[in-house]
Amino acid sequence: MTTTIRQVAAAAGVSLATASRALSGSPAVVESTRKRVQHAAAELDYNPNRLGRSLVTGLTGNIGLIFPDISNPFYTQFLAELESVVASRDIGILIGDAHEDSDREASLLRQMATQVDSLVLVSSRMTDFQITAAAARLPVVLANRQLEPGTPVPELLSQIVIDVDPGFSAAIEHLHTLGHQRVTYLDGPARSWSAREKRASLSQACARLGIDLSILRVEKPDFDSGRAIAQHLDPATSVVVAFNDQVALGVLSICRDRGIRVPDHMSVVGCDDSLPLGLAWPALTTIDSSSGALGALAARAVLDPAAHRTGSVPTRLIVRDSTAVAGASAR
Amino acid sequence: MTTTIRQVAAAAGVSLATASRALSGSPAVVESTRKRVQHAAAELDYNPNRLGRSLVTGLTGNIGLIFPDISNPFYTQFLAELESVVASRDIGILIGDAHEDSDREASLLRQMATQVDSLVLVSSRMTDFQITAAAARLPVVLANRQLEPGTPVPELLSQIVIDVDPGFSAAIEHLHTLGHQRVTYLDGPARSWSAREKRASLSQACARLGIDLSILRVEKPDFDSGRAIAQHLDPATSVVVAFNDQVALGVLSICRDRGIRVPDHMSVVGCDDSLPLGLAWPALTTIDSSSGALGALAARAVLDPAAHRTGSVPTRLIVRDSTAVAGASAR
DNA sequence: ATAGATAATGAAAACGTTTACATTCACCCT
DNA sequence: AGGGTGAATGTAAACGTTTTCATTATCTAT
Repeated sequence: MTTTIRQVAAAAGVSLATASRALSGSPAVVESTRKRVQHAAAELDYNPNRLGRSLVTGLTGNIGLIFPDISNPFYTQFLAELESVVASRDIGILIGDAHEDSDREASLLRQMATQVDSLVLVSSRMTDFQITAAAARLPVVLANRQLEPGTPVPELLSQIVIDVDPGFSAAIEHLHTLGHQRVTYLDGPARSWSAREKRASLSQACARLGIDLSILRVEKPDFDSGRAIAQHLDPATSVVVAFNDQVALGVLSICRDRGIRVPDHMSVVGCDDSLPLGLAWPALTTIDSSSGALGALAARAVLDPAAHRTGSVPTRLIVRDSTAVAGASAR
Repeated sequence: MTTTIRQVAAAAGVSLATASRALSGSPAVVESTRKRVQHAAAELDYNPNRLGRSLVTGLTGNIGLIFPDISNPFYTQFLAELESVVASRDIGILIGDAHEDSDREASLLRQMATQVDSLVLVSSRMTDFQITAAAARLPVVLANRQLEPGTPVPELLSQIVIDVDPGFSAAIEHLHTLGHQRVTYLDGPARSWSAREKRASLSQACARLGIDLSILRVEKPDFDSGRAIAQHLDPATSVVVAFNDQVALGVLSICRDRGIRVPDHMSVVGCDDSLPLGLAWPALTTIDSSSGALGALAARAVLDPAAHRTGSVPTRLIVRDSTAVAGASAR
């Protein structure tokens, strides 16, 4: 059925070994026989079986990516950008969706372990212990997550993070300048490292400026959850900062339904700039934390782990039309 | 380093073969030894090497997906939905981005061929010949694409398509009812089967109602291309129907820049309903062709090819605020 | 008691490669 | 001339499994 290198060798009248050498470009084979083998291979439409090769070389030519939720544009952008960096080498990409479940994540990891050369864990929900254990077996790039400070970092582990501080500080300063005194933050998943980072950065900034911060949690940070939580929001709320843009858009959508005018009655700030938000109504003010850039950095860490043990992408505030001065409705 | 079944066998004091049988649940092993082997396996943290297994069984437990462009939300939604259907079985997913290039697509196919059990080609740009050749080697699900009528369909080929007709007819009727006489269509990639389908459906509907149709082509159907082409649009254009939502949003964005009011000066219709378009400004009228449903159908075809040789998802018009009566600006 | 069936296990082949080692052969140098 | 060198190729082992076939042990029926 499918042709093997054995058949190619037979057709070219050489041994298995010579055929292999000829096709893999070993210099130890004379040009005439190489030609002969290549011709036979082309003739028989031979494609090397990657499984057989991997088994003996120990290299698969694949990398694995594990996400908490592929349907989230934040991750698909990450994926797209990583792919385009990696595309030139012909590297296979295995993906897994953990559905926000650390057990499922661990099981995907086990499944992938034997068929990839390295692994990218994006916003992993696993414990530091599980992660370092994985990094003991194969190179791991940890994206949008960091080990607890003080944890010994395995040789084979790279850490790529988003520096949320500049963006979130700027956002709070922006709101402060507009005269707001209270901010409601719609926090992300409990087990998410980046949610903790954002929360920490936010409370620090609020403390600095004397702003009153109250926190609500959204377990799955998507559009529908944003709508759900917005429905129970105190009508007096004047500022909502959301874990990501989907949640912010959910809030916007409820506001529209209820006739709460944004930004006059309520200011809304998103995070990520992951969609064509300039076209939202109103255009959404957001904290840009390019998941694409994160993906590109992760890709480089995969290709050359030694050179990219750590990396960080910056954030910045993008002011659009969903934020305005406090009490604008009174005007 | 990593433990093999051989070590498990040794630890349990049984042969290689018995260990394998015990772990794979063969009934030909007595319960006491099975326990012993399982215990040893757990003790040594044994994970079967999928490569070794695949080589002998001929089954990999993986499926492959090839897209023209993963950064397009249409495809990421397809992917997410397919993943969630397939998730319960533990099936690995290999993805490849052809970047709209049929050569690259063919090379991805070659790369994947030996490490997947079946292949999903989404909006394939390859020739019928290439596709049927692939289907001769392994089961193929063709999504958003159909072989030319008359081409013999290989045993192992399933075809899942979008029935664009109802949606596009409704859109044109809608525009007709609003009094429009001319429509500009921003067509998709030249090699795209679905672009051809949409174009055909559109011209048919226009012919039926006596509407004048002019067609412009966008090679990469994304937001930026939408902006680019909208810049050269005749200012007198009153209706734009776009190949997909991204292009439509690009048009909207240019309209906003230039002060062309939508829908008063110009009506805009998107296609796919792939984003939270209800929040766009103005909310975009679109032809819903759920890529998610397409992905779910493709998933079913992958899991049971015999039962799902063909499939089709319907389309429908969703009227929002980006379409209005002709000459509304005059009012 | 013995033949024959049946149940449990072991030995070895097989999957498709790559690669360490062995072999052949021509050539060069003294 | 003969030993040594090096280049080209071949032989066989190895990667980690599953599975066929052979072997042993146990039980049943005569």
